[in-house]
Amino acid sequence: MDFGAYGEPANLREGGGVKAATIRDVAERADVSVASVSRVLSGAGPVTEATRNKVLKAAAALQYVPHSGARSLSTSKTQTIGVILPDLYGEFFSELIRGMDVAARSLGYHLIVSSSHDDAEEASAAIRSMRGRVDGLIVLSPHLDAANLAAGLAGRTPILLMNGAGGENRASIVVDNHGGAVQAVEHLIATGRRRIAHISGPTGNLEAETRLAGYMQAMARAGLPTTVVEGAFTQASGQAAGAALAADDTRPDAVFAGNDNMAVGAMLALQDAGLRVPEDVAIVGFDDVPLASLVRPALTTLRINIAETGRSALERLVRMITAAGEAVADTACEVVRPELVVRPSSHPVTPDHSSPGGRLRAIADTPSLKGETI
Amino acid sequence: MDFGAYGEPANLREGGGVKAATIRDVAERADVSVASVSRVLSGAGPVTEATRNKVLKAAAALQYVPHSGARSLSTSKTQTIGVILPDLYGEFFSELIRGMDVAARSLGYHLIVSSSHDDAEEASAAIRSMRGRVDGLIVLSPHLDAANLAAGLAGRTPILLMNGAGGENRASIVVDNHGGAVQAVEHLIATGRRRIAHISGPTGNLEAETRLAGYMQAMARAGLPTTVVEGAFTQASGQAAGAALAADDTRPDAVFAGNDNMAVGAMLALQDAGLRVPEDVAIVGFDDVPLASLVRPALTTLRINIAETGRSALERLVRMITAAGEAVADTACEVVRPELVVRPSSHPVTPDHSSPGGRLRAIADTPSLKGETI
DNA sequence: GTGTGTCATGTAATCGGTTACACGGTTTTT
DNA sequence: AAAAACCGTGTAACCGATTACATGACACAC
Repeated sequence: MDFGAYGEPANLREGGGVKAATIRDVAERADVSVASVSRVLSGAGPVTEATRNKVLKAAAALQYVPHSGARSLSTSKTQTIGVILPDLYGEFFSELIRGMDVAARSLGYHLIVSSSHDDAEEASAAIRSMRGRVDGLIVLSPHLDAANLAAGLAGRTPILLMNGAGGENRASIVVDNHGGAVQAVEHLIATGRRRIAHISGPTGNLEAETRLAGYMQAMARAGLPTTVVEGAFTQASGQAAGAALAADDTRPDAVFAGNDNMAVGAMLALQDAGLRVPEDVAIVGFDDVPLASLVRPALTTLRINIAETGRSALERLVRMITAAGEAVADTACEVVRPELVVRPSSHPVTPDHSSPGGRLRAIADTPSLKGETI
Repeated sequence: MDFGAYGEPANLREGGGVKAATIRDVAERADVSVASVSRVLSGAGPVTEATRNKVLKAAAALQYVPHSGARSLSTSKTQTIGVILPDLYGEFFSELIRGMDVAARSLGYHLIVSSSHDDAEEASAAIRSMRGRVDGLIVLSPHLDAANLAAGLAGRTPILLMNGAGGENRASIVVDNHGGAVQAVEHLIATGRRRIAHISGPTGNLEAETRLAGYMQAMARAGLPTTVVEGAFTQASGQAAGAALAADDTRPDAVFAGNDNMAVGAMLALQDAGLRVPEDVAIVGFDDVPLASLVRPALTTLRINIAETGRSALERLVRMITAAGEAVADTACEVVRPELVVRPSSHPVTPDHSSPGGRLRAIADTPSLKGETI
């Protein structure tokens, strides 16, 4: 009664015009029901050893691979996380995704990335198109409205906000940008710098504005005058800003850039203008992307363990997904505090900066400098 | 007869325990059939203006968003491309993904990435888990067997191989690694270098081995002795290799690294050992990642327009997907030829390399610097 | 007035899985 | 020996969309 054998060669001919085997094909060939096949292959439910063997043999013969889309539909679990990014350019995001990917793999999830959503319009379209495709979303939006919009759009889908305003009773992870900026400025002041300029990120970007605010506050507290040049978080914009600062008649003796990309750009421009880093001008960045320690002089920066942050964000979202429907929803706002990493780009210099001995000594006993600044 | 109004508040209460609206909910509320709703929302099929309005109004009221998973199942199109990578570390892959993402967005596709598949075992599991989730696959595998395995596993799914051996009657894109390596060596020889060492990628990696072969052949042709240190394509391994080379009694006067990451690592190690680049030792990398032009001296390298390659790979795969079932399948092996970009790290030096003449001429467009830096 | 064509709409099958429930056959309990 | 519990298996109803086909309304021609 089983003529399956006659059909075999066609199905085995890989790459032919034949459709892939379905669970029903396997059931038919193994002479059991689809339920049994499902039970064997998904490992759930009771089956006898004999049935299991028949199914396994049939599945192997047909090179059967379950259709994840169909499975998702009936289980309403996709085992996929959507990541909405403003842009994919630069090391920050690639590091972040790397961290998420590692966590996703170990938890059995896939990652679907969607980037270049500068405005709220595009971002909301991206989120909409994720419905039915993902179990949860991680949204990085530097614009406040976009972030809230995202949360509203998500509906029942667990969503984790990053880089936005946070708070607002939404599960979120934010970097202490203000505190980081204050640390940067205070470090520069402590090493004897006074004319400290800031290269900010683009206006409208929450992170950029918070870092700028931190700079302004720390400078005001120290009674120092401020200089701000607006950049766009890109290396090129940092380079332009650096060139502008170098040409300024009241040239700064330190530059705090809104991120490492711009810091590196500025450093190149300043060096190309004949200035020495850190002797003539100190530079501090933000993020600690891998590049920061590769440029010369290596860049002082505020370290965010980017990959680690991505990993922990993903793990948290997966917890939110599995705990969906529990008593209390996760609405905490986790704060990541950046850590100042001092590298040569901001090493203090003695008045006699041409003497190598002096430089080295200055590096050694920074405490003595502190006294000066009080 | 329509009591839907009584149910409204519950459904509108976002974030509640209510399930998201389905097409049937919309149909019921608009008092039309699901077919009409589908026709209106997908834009296909004839509908009267009156019906369209009713449907649109109901959909808006219920905040209805179509379930892409369900749609995929019935149309057997996921509008998603899977990208299988060996690793997500380093700028090469992030640039590649960025290029793919741009193309995917403009073609209405999503990208699902899966990385860290070092061995064939893991890679095949990843490919299997993609079935029913993607319309096509781009597989980057540096191991020959893994690449072929991948192609076999894909079955009916269109698949594009990259970084593998290519050929083999599989649609693929390969870099002319051999030719690139030859160019690198010939460039170094042309600028007067003779003791040219190579820092190779890991054994077993096809690209690494092809670049090594190119180096060996070019050196043999020039009658020069070879020195090879094995690295792992990482910056750290390049640094270690560079340190080893610096300590060598027959110190090389040029280093050709298997990729930019290692070249930068080696450069740092050589500089830390007190050697000047390019005066004492020239360095050439491979790939032209963004970092290459940011280090000082900027790195000579073989440019692969990475993002552009990613973009074109994705576009080609989408063509394969839409043309599936056509007369002739795409089995071409496209070759990307890297282009030598000469930067200061390999600038030629005059015999009297302590004289600044040679160096300064290289930095043509910073005249004001001349006096100071001598 | 009947026939034909057009066109918007509805019904129901389908995509490929999972799983609640029913069923029949053992084994265990009383 | 009858009742209860248990267990493997199959049937069929889902999940949420798309879409082939049937239907019925209407216009127009004869």
